[in-house]
This record gives sequence, C-alpha cells and structure tokens, in this order.
Amino acid sequence: MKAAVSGRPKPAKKSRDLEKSRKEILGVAFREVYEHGFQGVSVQDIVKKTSMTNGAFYHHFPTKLDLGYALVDEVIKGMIIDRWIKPLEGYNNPLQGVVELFEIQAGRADVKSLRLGCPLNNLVQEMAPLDKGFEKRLRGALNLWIDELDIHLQRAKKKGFIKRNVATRDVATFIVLLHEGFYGLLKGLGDPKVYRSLREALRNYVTTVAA
Amino acid sequence: MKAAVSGRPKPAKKSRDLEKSRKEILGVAFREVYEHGFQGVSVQDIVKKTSMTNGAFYHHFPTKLDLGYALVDEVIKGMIIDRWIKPLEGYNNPLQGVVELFEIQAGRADVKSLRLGCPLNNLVQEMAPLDKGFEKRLRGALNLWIDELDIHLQRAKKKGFIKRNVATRDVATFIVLLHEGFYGLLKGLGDPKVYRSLREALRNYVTTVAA
Amino acid sequence: MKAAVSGRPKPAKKSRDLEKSRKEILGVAFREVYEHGFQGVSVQDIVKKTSMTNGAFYHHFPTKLDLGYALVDEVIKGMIIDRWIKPLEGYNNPLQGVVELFEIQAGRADVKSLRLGCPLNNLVQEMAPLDKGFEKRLRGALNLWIDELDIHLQRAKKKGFIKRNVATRDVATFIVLLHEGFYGLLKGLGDPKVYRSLREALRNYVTTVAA
Amino acid sequence: MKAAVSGRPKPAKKSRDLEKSRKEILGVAFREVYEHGFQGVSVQDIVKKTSMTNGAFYHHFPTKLDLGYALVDEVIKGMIIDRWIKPLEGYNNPLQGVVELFEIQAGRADVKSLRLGCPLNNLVQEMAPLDKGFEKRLRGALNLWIDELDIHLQRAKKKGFIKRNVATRDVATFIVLLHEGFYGLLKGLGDPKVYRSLREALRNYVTTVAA
DNA sequence: ACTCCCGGGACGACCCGTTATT
DNA sequence: AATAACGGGTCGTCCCGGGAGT
Repeated sequence: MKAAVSGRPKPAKKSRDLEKSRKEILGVAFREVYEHGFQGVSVQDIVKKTSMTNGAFYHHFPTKLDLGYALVDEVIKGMIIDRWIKPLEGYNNPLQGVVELFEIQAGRADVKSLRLGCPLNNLVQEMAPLDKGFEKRLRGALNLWIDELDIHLQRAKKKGFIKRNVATRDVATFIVLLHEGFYGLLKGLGDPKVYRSLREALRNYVTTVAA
Repeated sequence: MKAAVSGRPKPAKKSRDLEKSRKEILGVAFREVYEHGFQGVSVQDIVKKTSMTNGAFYHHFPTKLDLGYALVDEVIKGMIIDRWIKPLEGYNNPLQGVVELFEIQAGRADVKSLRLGCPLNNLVQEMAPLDKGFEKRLRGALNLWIDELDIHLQRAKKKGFIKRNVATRDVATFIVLLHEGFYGLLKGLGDPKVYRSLREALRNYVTTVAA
Repeated sequence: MKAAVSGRPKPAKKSRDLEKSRKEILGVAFREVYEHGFQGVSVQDIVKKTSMTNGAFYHHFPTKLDLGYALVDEVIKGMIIDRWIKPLEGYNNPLQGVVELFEIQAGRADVKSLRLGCPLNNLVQEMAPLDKGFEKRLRGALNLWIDELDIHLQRAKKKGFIKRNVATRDVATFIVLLHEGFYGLLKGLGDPKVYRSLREALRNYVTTVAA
Repeated sequence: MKAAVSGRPKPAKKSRDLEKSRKEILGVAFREVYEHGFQGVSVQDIVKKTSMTNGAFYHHFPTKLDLGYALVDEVIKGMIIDRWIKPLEGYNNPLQGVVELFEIQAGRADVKSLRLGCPLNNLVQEMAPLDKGFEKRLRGALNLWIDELDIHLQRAKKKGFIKRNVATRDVATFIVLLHEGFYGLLKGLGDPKVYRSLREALRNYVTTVAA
C-alpha cells in the first residue's frame, strides 16, 4: 500500500503528499475497522497510528462517515476485484475457477481472517441498517461483485460449461451468498472445519448447474 | 406484557418483580441491539425505553457486556429453537421440513427483518472478534443450532430420506451457513430477490443429499 | 474496646446480634477508611467485606455520615485512650512516660502504619473542613486527648517534675501537635528516619519544661 | 500571568493560549482541591469555575490524576519556596528567620487557612497512601522543603548561629514536622490558641540548638 | 496550501448513597 | 432484615470546528 514507492520515478510534485496522506489514513483505517468494527474505532485511534495529527485527518475527511464511505469505495471494492474477479480471467472454465478459487482462498483461511471475517460482510452487517450512505455504497460493492461474477459466468455459459436454462445472475448471487455465509459462520464458530462442509456442498451444487 | 401469571396466587405486586424487570430489559435491549448493533446502543437508550431508571438497570446487569451475554443465552438461543428447530418436529421428513421452513420464513421476509438481518448473525459479525465472552456464547448458540438440526437430520437419515454416506452434521452446518449467508446478503442488498436465487440453489442442493 | 468481653457471663440475649453487627460494621469500616480515606470508601465496599447486605447496613446507620461519626466517637476515641493515655498511669513521672511512650510507639512504626498515618489525623485532615458534624466530633477527640494528657501533666507538675511556671495544657497541646506532625511527615516521606530527628528534638524540648 | 514573552510581538491572541489555559485550570483546581480535598472535587466542578469546557480540560490533563500531579509539581512546590524559603534569604541569621517567619505566618493565620490547613499537608494525608504517583511527588515536595531549609541552616551554622555538633538536616526535618503538626492541629481544633503553645515550644527548642 | 493543535460539549459506561416494598 | 429500584453524579472519550502557523 505504501511500500514499493521507492523505485518509482516519482512525479516530482512535492505535494503528492496529499494523495499519500490520504492513502495512509485509508490503510490504517481499513485495518482498524477490520479488527474492531466501524463503531468500535475512534478517529483518534486511527490518527494515532499514522504520522499525522487530528487536524490533518479532518483536512482529508470532513467526518468519520466520509472516511467510512471512502473505505468501501476505494479500498474494499478494489479488494473484491483483485481477489475474486481478476483471478477468474485466467480460467478457461470460469465456473471451475470459482470453485478452485474458493477452495484456495477459503481452504487456507489463516487464524487471523478466520476470526475477523470478510471486510465487506463485516461492514454490511454492522453499518447497512444504521446509515443510508453506507447502505448505498455497500449495496454497490455487493452488486459490483455479483455483476462481475455474472459476466464470467455468462462467458462460461456461452462456452457450454453451464446449462442453458440456468440464470447466471442467480448463480452469481448464490455464490456471493456462500462467501458471506462461509466467512460469517467461520467467524462465529472459529473452526476451520466449516470449510469441509462447505466444500462438499459447493461441489454438489456446482454439478447441478454445470452442463 | 407477560401474561402467563395465570395460576400463580401472588398478591399482584406492583413493580418489585425481579424476573419481570429483567425480562423487560432483555426485551427492550433485544430490539435496540437488533436495530442498532450492540456498540450502537447505549445503556441509557435501553433504560429510557423501559419504565425504569439507570440505577435499576445496573441492579440487574452489572455491566453492559453482561446484558449482551444474557441476550445471547436467554433470548437468541430460545428464538433459534422456536423458529428453526421446534417446527421440524411436525415433519415426518425433516429434510423436507428444512426446505419448507426456509421457504416459509425467508420467502415472507418483510421489509423490517430484511434490513435488519438475523439477530444471531448480526451479533456474530459485530462482537465475536471483539470479546472472548461474546465469542464463546455466540459459538454456543451456533453449535446449539447445528446440533439440534443434526438430530433431526439423523432422524431423516434413519428413515431413509438421506443417503447413507452423507455426514448429517456437515449438512446441518451447511444449512446454517446458508441461513447466515442469506440473511446477510439480504441485508446488504435490501432486495427480496435474493430469495429467488437461494430457493433454487437450496432445492438443487437438497437433491444431492436426499436418498 | 471490644476485648475483655471474654470472661464476662454474657447477658444471654439472643439479639445481642444487633450489637455484634454494629461492631462488625465499625470494625470493617475503620480498616477501610483508614486505608482509603472516608471519601475513598463506598458503603458497598464496606458491606461487601461484612457478612451482611446493603439493607442491613442502613438499618444500623441511617447514612454514611453517621457511620463516620460513630467511627470517631466509638472507635478512635477509645484507641487514643488505650494507646496514649492509659499507659501513662503506670509512670511515676508522666513527663518521662510521654517521652518513652513516644519512643516505643513511634520507634517501632512498622511499614503499614508508616504509610497510613494516624487514623485520627487522617480524618481531621480529610473531613474536618468538609462537614460540621465531623469537625465537631474530631475536635472532641483531639480535646479529649489533650485534656487527658493535661491531667497527667498536672500530676507531674504537682510532683515537681515540671517547672512551676509552665502551662501544662500548652505542653499537652504541643505534644499532640508533635504526634500529628510526626505521623503526618512520616506518611509523606515514608522514611522511618524522620523518627531520629524527632527523638532528639523531643528530648531537648522536654528538658526545657522539666524542673 | 506569564510575562517573559518580552521581546516577541505576538498579536495578542484571544484565547488560544495553551499556557494561560493551563494556568487557569491549575489555579481553579488548587483552590477547589484545597477546600474539598482531591477526592472531594470533581473535574466538572473545576471546569465549571473556569471559562472552558470539559473537552478543553482533558486536552490539558489526560486524567484527573495528572492534574493532581501538576498541582504538586507546579503549584505547591512554588508556594513552599515562595513562602518559607525565599524570605529566609533576607535574614543574616536564618535560624532566627525561621522563628520569625513562623510567628508572622502562623500568628496571623486567618480563619480561612485555619480551617483548611496546609495545602501540601492536606494532599499528603489524603493521597499519599492511595496513589504511588502522588506519593512520589509529595515526597519530592517535602524533601525540597527540607533540603532548601537545610541549606539555609548550614549557612547559619557556618556563621556560628548553630552549635557545631547539631545535624542541620535533622533540624530542618523537625521544623517541617512542626509546620505540618501545627497546621494539622489547627485545622482539627479550629482554635488559633494552638499557636500560643507552639510559639513557646518553638522558642524553647531553638535555644537548644542555637550556639 | 496544508498541517497543527486548542478547544467544545454531548455522551459513554458505570457507581453512588439512598429509599420503598416486602 | 433484605432486596429491588432510584436518579443523579463520576471520570473520561467522542467527533469535530476553526484559528494559527509554516
């Protein structure tokens, strides 16, 4: 997030610091919110973990809520694309890709993310009913996920990997649902064995839509 | 508020009923927490909605956390049993019962629970990683759900409704996972159409385990 | 104050428990107040350390303040008499007795009382300016001390151990002042060496009034 | 209040002067604590008597305890130096200075300080056993007093006003002890006559160390 | 132009000494 | 004699405004 700047030629602008400061805040905020929830984190908590002051924070984000929104739009959305969509491009059969991706990512769920769940799901559960702005943006993130997944599934369908009479968008929705359910339950049970019951079920399910 | 006093003689005490007061607090607290999250509710919010005072509250619950724990153990657990387990007893084929129950309850998801999700899931997502006590109790509630479901599925298996080689506990776990995922996603998308993709998928899935 | 009951035949009244409960509260309260100050101790702290309940406490003492008053009148006054006055009766020359008593009691000041100071002085400093009732009773305790000391000094004077032109009451007052100053400074410095400077000074002083 | 700005132009800022605000709080806090004890004063009591708000207070002092510490280090220490040490510099014979100073300050003890005692002694009696931080700082203040007094007594000794075989530090300690004892007893008895017995005793004592 | 930092109050959980009821 | 209930008070934190400084 912040590293790797080293080698870059750098646009020579001295006040690209603005961009950098914003990114730094977002980075720290993401981790803190991921660990303690949005309501469980104070602006001061975040500020303390950066190299800046309280005043600087409010220069970048007028309110705490604005920070939350930015977290969804600028951080979480990107993560979804990077983790769950981009990798699908490498698969000839996207449906198989979805299963494998799931098995790879979920199967190796380390203790940390096991306890902390899915960043998006966390925010959805906590903030969606509390704030309209959050709700809107979170819905946007979820729809982005589903939409992008759908595109790949349509590709699969075109290639004949999926039955003709299957509504790919419903499948995409269901897959996202499984993600949410899986990470949510994992978080609650704190037991990686949840993965076992999911893997079997997922495979079974996929056979019912595969051509 | 709590009829059922029925048979008891008890000289109709005015307001010195420990049990009743506790129940009142739990009732109000459940609603408030359900709507705003545990962290999003202040003790005073709850107190204001009851007929008692701040001091009375702390007579019943030493800390806010204790209230939260009681909410899981005394309210939520009961709701799970009442909503998802008890009804199964009426079914000859519990597996079918699970599907129908889901369709009944989820299909009629009203706007309210649509926005607010599942009380248990909400708490899991918000509090499990923040507090050991919560984590333990929430895990207990989830396991209770899975265990009780498993008992019914075993019954189904014995009766020949489920394949011999299927691990009923994994199925039970997956079904709970689906609930969590469904309510979670519903909450995020705010769109009852989620139900459609779930219903189809659930039916497909069930056929893969049914004998 | 409480001892010496042993040998007595005991009035056989069963509800000497009332008396006993009161004594128990006073005993616990004295220790707690001695350690944390009157304001630093809550009624509940005291109740918890006894075998009774909140309600029982208020049966014996209408308010916390009443407990404080009883502490002065029923506990502290007795301690003064027992520690600083009674022992003087054994001395032919009370003036010498005062010095020796001081050296015995102050010289062996253990770590505990070293940190906690003199119970009477503690209450004087803390409560006298805050509450008229306390002020009155504390003044009473101090005057009791001075008066009783004076009686012995008059005896010494009569016997020719003290100069004829010395006002014994002033001497008594000064001696109490030295106690307060000693224990107070000891408490502040936490260093038994204070004793050294006092002993020398006390001896010097005594020579100036001795015949 | 804070001169020393001397050369700086400084456009007369309206009310954003850190130092000034801090001093204001300390001033108010000192009076309140002096009158009601540290535990007897709430932060809000103090805030209300200043021109600022609760939030501003905690900007200057993270906790109430920190305020207490500052009170000792920044206010009380200065008062000791100003009242009991500085004036000694004007005396050719510091020993005589000590006596006269005492007679001047103690003799004119007005009703106010009569009831309220010595700020340092008050805090020592109340807080020293309750909090390590207070204990340390209060010990520091007492030692400062003794040390500075000792310096002047050594001067007296050099000039031949004090016997060669007298340990000046013990004398200094004893004099502080007398202060504490005097103000403490005065507070308890509420009677300026205490002064009489002290004056006599002090004079007598001084003769025993004077050359 | 951007950062700093003093300041503002409302509100957080929790505890206090106390009274009503039984 | 004991418990349920009472409110007001405690310290401390929250999110944030806005003038000053670099």
